[in-house]
Amino acid sequence: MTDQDQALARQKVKAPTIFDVAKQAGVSIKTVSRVVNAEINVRASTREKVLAAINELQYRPNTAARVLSGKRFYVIGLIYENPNEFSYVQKVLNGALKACEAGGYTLLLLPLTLPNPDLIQDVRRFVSQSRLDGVVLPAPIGDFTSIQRLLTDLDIPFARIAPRMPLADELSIHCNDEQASFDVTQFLIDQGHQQLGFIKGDPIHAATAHRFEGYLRALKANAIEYHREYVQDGQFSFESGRSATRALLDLRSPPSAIIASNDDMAAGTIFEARERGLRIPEDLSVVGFDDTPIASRIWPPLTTVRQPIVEMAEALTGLLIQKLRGESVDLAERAFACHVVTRASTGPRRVN
Amino acid sequence: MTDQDQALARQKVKAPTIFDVAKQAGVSIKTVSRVVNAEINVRASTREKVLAAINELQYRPNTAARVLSGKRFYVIGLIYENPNEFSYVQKVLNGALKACEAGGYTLLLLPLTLPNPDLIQDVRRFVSQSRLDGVVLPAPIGDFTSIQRLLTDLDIPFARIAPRMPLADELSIHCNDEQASFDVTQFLIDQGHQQLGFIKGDPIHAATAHRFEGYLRALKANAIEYHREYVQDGQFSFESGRSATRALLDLRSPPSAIIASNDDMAAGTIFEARERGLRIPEDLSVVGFDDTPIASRIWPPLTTVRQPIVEMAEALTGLLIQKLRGESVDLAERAFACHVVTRASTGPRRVN
DNA sequence: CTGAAAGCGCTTACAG
DNA sequence: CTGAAAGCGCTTACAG
Repeated sequence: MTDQDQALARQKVKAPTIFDVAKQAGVSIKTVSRVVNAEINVRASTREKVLAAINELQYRPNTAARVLSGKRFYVIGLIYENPNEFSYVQKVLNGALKACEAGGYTLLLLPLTLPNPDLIQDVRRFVSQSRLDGVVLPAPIGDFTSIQRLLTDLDIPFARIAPRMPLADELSIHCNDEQASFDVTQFLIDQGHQQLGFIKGDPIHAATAHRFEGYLRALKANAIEYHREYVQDGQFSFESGRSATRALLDLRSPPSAIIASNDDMAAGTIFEARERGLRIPEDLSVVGFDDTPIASRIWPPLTTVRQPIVEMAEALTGLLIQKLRGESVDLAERAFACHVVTRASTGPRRVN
Repeated sequence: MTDQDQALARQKVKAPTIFDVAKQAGVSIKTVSRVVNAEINVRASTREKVLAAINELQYRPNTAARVLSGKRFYVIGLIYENPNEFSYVQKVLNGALKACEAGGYTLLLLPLTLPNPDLIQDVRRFVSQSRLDGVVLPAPIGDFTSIQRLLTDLDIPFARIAPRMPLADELSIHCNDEQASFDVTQFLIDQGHQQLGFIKGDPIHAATAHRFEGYLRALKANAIEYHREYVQDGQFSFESGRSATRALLDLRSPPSAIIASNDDMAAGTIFEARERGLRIPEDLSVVGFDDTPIASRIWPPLTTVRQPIVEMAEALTGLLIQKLRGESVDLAERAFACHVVTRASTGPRRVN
């Protein structure tokens, strides 16, 4: 064992307490508490003495004691839909975890399977049993008004990722889906495509409407007529992508490019095209959204739109922590930029 | 608000304590404590009175108070590699979460990016700052002897999923990879394949050796000669699957079927085969392992081997909790069964 | 089988 | 700007 190991082994026997720090610094425990909690009424020289003692003793406040005596739990909950395709949640999780670590909070998870008839009861049990200070709600969980109401009633602040209907004074974050969809549609148009199929996502997600709007705007900007039959509903699932593609390819005049509102559906599009012996991109260009792992593993690799989800979740969780600490939070719109990742599933329109 | 909502709102103001329960049941708080902690020295009739009071008041012990006064933290850590392809970890997470919820424990996460020069320091900080009682270590994290040593030094019990070298008296769990690999190889042989390529995984994983052994056993059982050049090294990544496949397909007499040691590498095999214009399964049969989401989304869908990872992680975490409670734990070998999932990426050997 | 007392390590509420 | 006291809700160690 190194010296540090031994020090830690000792620490396991008896970790330094606020009393040890107070003695070392020659102040009362209350003053140490003030420094630890970054309160303002401490003389600079006192603060420095205390910080030096904390550093020397490697003091870390005992969370259990803080929780027991105070009004905070230092716990944030992450409530998410637990889908088969997990990469979105994984990124949210990574971002939230980073922010919690930085802010001295613990992150607790509640995976939910939808539809769930006991949704509210499950959330309520989680929130009260886990004694949460605040909750992060990624889409689409944040769009359930029943959950919003429950948390409001329990007086538990929440922060939402990509909510469909922003609330007043709410902590939320999103990325510019509409612009990204415009960009990717324009990209296809620039390659000569005029017959552009579009597969919508699950309407519960805000992104579904925004991505569709970007598509419409790009058509308009290029004076391409909108054809109702080129637009199919989907639910963001692989299977819904397949069946939507089936409908599009069965048209008398099928599209030469299909924009699927996420990668999973785009994988369904490619799957269905292959079943029909179509070549991609020679016979059909395909794009997705989200740049999930499958996008770069499928053949041909998928042109898609990447969102900085990790950064978004980290920023949002950081804001929530600020709010929980009673610090002022800048509620200005926080929109992150998405961008198109060009791969081999798209190509110039084949001229017959 | 329903009555239950209102009850909860009140509870937020003032949750019942052990004193409330004691008064209601007409016993001391120590007796309530005994019942809550399932200690044995309580008369049955007393226990029932207490349980009735607990139930009536909806009493839940305050974890912070338990932690502060006791020696346990009621926290289990999950330390995992945070890869791009997350489905394995997702399943481990789901299983561990279930077991923790059932056992009244909280699950805390430490995602690790490998290779990590500060590995031990990161783990140490996590373990001591989060005040963990025990740790679950999925492969390959559980195979780092430095981590095992650290946890042993700190006297923190751990439980491992699919360890390479089982330790004496250790809590671990695995599935029968060797048999599954034998089965899937036999399946290909039954379809007429005699030239069987094999792509190994990352040697740090126990599964890598087991899967290779199953392949070898199947060759032997069918009197097929082992060709060294049909076996390529991989690291479980998509890219390593591609380059291994490149090597296999460049052989003068390339295999008619390729067994990749996981789905991600199998996706690389399909990718590379497509780049060369090969048809699957007509020109090349491909199988993977793990039945990750990509297996059913790729075209053609992948024949693969499914492991019950959620159940494995749940069982293992449950055992760890038993151990932490001081209950006796049955250390008998726990091997879960895998099984082959047949899809369209495999077919009869084409007769030239 | 049951209980009275001490104490875990902090924050709160109050005083100065 | 600083501190003394009370108390959060349990478990431990001890007694009977």
